[in-house]
Amino acid sequence: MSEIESFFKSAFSVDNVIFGFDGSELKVLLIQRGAAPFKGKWALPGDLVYPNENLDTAAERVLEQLTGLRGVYLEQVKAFGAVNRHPLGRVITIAYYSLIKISDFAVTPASFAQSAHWHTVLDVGELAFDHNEILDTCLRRLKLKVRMAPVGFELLPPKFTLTELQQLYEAVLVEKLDKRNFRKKILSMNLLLDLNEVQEGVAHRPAKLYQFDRENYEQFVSEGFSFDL
Amino acid sequence: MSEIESFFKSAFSVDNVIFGFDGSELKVLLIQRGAAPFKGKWALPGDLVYPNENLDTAAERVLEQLTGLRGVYLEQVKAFGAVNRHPLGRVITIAYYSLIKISDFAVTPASFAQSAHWHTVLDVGELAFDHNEILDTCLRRLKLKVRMAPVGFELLPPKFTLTELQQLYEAVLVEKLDKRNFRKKILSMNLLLDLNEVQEGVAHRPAKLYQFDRENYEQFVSEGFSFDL
DNA sequence: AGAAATTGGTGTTAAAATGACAATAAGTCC
DNA sequence: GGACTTATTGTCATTTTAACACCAATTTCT
Repeated sequence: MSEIESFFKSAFSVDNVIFGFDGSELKVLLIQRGAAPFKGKWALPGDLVYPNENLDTAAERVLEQLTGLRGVYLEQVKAFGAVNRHPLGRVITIAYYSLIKISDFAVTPASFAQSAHWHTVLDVGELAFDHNEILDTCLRRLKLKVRMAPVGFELLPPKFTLTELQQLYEAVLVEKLDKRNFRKKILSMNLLLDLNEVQEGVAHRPAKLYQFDRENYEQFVSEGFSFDL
Repeated sequence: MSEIESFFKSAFSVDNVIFGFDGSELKVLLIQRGAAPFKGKWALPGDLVYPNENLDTAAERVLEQLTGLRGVYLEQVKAFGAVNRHPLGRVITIAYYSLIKISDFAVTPASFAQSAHWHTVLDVGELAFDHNEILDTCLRRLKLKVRMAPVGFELLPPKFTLTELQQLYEAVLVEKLDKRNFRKKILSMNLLLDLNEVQEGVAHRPAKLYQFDRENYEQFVSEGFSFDL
């Protein structure tokens, strides 16, 4: 390939690691590739960035086209640009991850979405391109982030129980947490609004429902508070 | 600009935030642009990425061409790709920061290096392109990193005193630290090798010299230790 | 030679955070 | 009503943090 040809074949894309939580496991939304290269392989949803499109916008677009969702948590992680990461030319990709409430997701009519499925993050098998590496990097980043900022709530429904919250943290951190200590710590932050409601339809003592108090959080942050779990 | 033209004009670059420490202030190495756009303005050293060049390699190249240094600490931070960040076309840039020992730096004969100078990070003025934003992002990242990993030593000479180390942390974190507590904590990690040497040529009681014990650090990490300051 | 000036080096303690640990409460199901 | 399942709650020992002040070693000045 001449240098000129290489240049013509260079492009940039975004890839989006879409995380979800099903109540017990951390999941990632993958699509099955319908075309070469890597036809039939599972891959992260992504697309080339349009010439007049910002990177964040492209990542939001990919997310919305696949899930129909807007305004969800989205964070850029890193660029991946190994020379041969894409078999058809020089493509560097900017990796993002987003956190969505798994119940909000419904397959859209978009053609490529037919093959979208949730996979357990710890068991995704071999993905297309360098997507295993991208996923690992995003996972590590999420583990850090979830301790430093209250982003875990993005993965839960608006109303949740303390046990659900703890299970989420355990799934993300891959680590068992002490129930009493966890509850003590999270409640002491005053970021949870007690809804004075309880679970319904469970075959045991129903748990109280809470809501993340974003207003309080922003207020506390402006007063110097920093989330730390 | 037609879509095709835009595509032809798209490219990617790396920009490198090169940090140094002069004993009291955190510095960044900037170059004065000799050509349009932003001629005469201070900017981060950077370059387009060659078609067959990895991103990390490009960042290392930029660093070496400017400073002559190889094998120094280098970390990718983020991609910046706002549509209009570059006045001549679509250029997304991958930001890196590197940590060098300021005494190792000597201006190389390379033409563009003539205008390279160290600037205090807190007082760089208005830079070319979106380089102020890039610098800010790298600074924030460095602040995080320096607490989570022993990268601060990369900015110090091989032999240093505890006071120098503390001043480095104070400069990076923009925060005064307690002398006794700092020394207690850092020494308790067993990462400093006491060289049994003292400073020379100072007009007061000379301080003991230490060295970062990388071997010990790697050993500890493999045993589950994680640096935390 | 002694005093002044400068920076180096050190320990205690009270308060806060962490981590380990188990019994009772509130529901459902049979 | 009894078995079952999950929810909820507090104590205590240990560790970590944060606040705080004086003597030591060296050079410089007179």
